[in-house]
Amino acid sequence: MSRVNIKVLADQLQLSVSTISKALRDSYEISDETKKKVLELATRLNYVPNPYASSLRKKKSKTIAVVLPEVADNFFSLAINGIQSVAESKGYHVLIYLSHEKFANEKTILEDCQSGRVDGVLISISSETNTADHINKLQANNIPVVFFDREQEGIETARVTTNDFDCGFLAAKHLLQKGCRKPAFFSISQSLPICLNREKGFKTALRTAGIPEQDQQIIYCTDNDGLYKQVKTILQGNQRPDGLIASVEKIVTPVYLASYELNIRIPNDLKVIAFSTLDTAPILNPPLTTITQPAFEIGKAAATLLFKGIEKSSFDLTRERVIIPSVLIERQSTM
Amino acid sequence: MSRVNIKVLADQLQLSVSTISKALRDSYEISDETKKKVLELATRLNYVPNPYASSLRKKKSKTIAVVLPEVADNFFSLAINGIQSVAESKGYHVLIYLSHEKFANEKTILEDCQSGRVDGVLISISSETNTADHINKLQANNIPVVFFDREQEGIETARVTTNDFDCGFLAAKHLLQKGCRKPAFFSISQSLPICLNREKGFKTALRTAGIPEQDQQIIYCTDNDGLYKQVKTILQGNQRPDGLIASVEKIVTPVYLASYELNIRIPNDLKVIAFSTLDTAPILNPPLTTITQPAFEIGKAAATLLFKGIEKSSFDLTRERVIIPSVLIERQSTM
DNA sequence: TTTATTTACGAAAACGGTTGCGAGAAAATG
DNA sequence: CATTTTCTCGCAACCGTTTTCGTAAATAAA
Repeated sequence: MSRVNIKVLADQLQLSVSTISKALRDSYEISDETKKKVLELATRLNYVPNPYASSLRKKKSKTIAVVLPEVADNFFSLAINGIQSVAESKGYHVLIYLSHEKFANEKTILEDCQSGRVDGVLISISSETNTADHINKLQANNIPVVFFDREQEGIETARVTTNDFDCGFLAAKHLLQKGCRKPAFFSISQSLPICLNREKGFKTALRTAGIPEQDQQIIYCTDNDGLYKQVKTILQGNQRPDGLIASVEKIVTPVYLASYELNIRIPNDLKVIAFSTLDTAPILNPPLTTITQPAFEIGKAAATLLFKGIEKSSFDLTRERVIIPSVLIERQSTM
Repeated sequence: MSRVNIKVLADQLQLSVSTISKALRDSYEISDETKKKVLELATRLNYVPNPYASSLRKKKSKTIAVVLPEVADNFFSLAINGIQSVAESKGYHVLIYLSHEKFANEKTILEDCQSGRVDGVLISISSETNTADHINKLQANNIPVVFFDREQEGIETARVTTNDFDCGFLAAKHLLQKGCRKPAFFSISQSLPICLNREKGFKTALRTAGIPEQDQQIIYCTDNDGLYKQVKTILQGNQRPDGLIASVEKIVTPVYLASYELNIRIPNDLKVIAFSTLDTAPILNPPLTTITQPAFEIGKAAATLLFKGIEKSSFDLTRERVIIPSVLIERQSTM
């Protein structure tokens, strides 16, 4: 820890600590001459103010927390970039927490966030989470919370998402247009609104198109480790779909691999479309049709909103809803 | 910020703040009876201790900083996971900083780290960085620093890397074995040891094999945005290589796309091998031969080392060198 | 019973800044 | 020259927790 603090500067310059403090903060109470001397010594001694002392007094931490289910997914990497870019410009620091898709972890993390460690929280909830108490408690403690991507219903706060329902609908419609009659939706959660909305869009499109109920498969891939096996089982079953929507990125590789293994030709036997921000999508075999989410922008918008909530408490986050649309990029996996 | 602090508990229980503090920390000075009362009230009032007050007093922040060039790269996502996993188990918090490959940013970030905000720093330096003063200053301030992946020479501290030279050598040898006679090495920096070492391995292999000097191309892709254009220019030039090593992941997509565009067949006309942790490598067109770095393990090892340095100052980091080998996974891009 | 020891707690000083207020000196005003 | 105003600065309290030290009461030992 840095040895040189305000007191050292004060002693060396024969001034009081308060004068130093004010000089450093460029207060009108201090003469230009003294300010110059203080600044000079400060830089010469390499003085760096202790942020925690300041936080304690000002009751502001200049820090936010970002709570994610995991960071392996490309989406969250990009989102972090977006968040970081606005935090940086505002002079805020970013703490990263991982829930590993576990509700218990998420709860512990958010409890800690009530300590004054952070001024606000950006969260994308775990796939296990289906209650809201732990988040409401934060709000009750006056810590602004903004959801991004994965939200939670029944909580009154800002959320930044993409147009999930529309995209689910669009994806399904796309498959239907390409000739699919037995499309399946691969989800990772039965409670995440992000999945449910995409699923609803999917179902709506199929119903509209008159696809019979038994041909509308929804597959829940909840076992992260056994993903490949599960996918393979589905694809070799007698209910094999002729089109497939991957609700999240990580489903893509298992699907492709299983298809190779089973000699299922994409797109001839199986058309694949995925919610994904993979930049390798165009060089996959075959190139993958994606619903590309604006991950960076979602992160950025969420952070921007959070800072509004932090910086003026009069700003009401509860009704804020930002929806940044995704785009469908057609490639050969659905041709 | 949480309204309920130790003083509130003290008042409600008619005890002194010191008693409360000790009770919460399970001090032997406090009777079991009082401890129970304190604990009970604390949980009932949802008391969460202010970490900054504690940091101030104890001169420990229980926080580390992770400084990265960027997080879009899959390698760093995985590394973050590794770091987080050990930080979590140690009860530490993780601040993420991005240098965006700029030296100036990196310097600013490290200056802030001298404030007492963090107890230690994990850093993978920017591609611009070629001096060490800003890092040495940290060390001088008693903040342990551990490099991971991208290190910097001339600094006496721990570093966790993969066997870069060997891998460069291995990659080149692999290309040669597959029949290449004009292999190129695509780098992103002329100063990063990580790139230089891979480059040296590459050169050594070529020299050993008797490849003439003029057929040993080293290409520096320093312009992040113009990457595709640059790659394309190289590939359509009359010096076109017949084999290619991508020193980092992000070079892969431009190379594949440019090859498609120019009707260069991989692997027939151009064999490609990449340093990469992409999990889509096996489903690319064609499947990509990779030198797969143990990103998670590198992050984990680096963090473990850092905590050793933090937790006992007697532990000498300066001589620590951990090298976790990468593995070559052969796929069709070099067949 | 006296003395020594243990037990259980409180007072107060830190940690490193910030900030309201008071005050002396200099400058402006009458 | 007296008075008011402005300019600079210092004092001291404060943020919430930790930790050293002191001490009264209870218990044990002599």
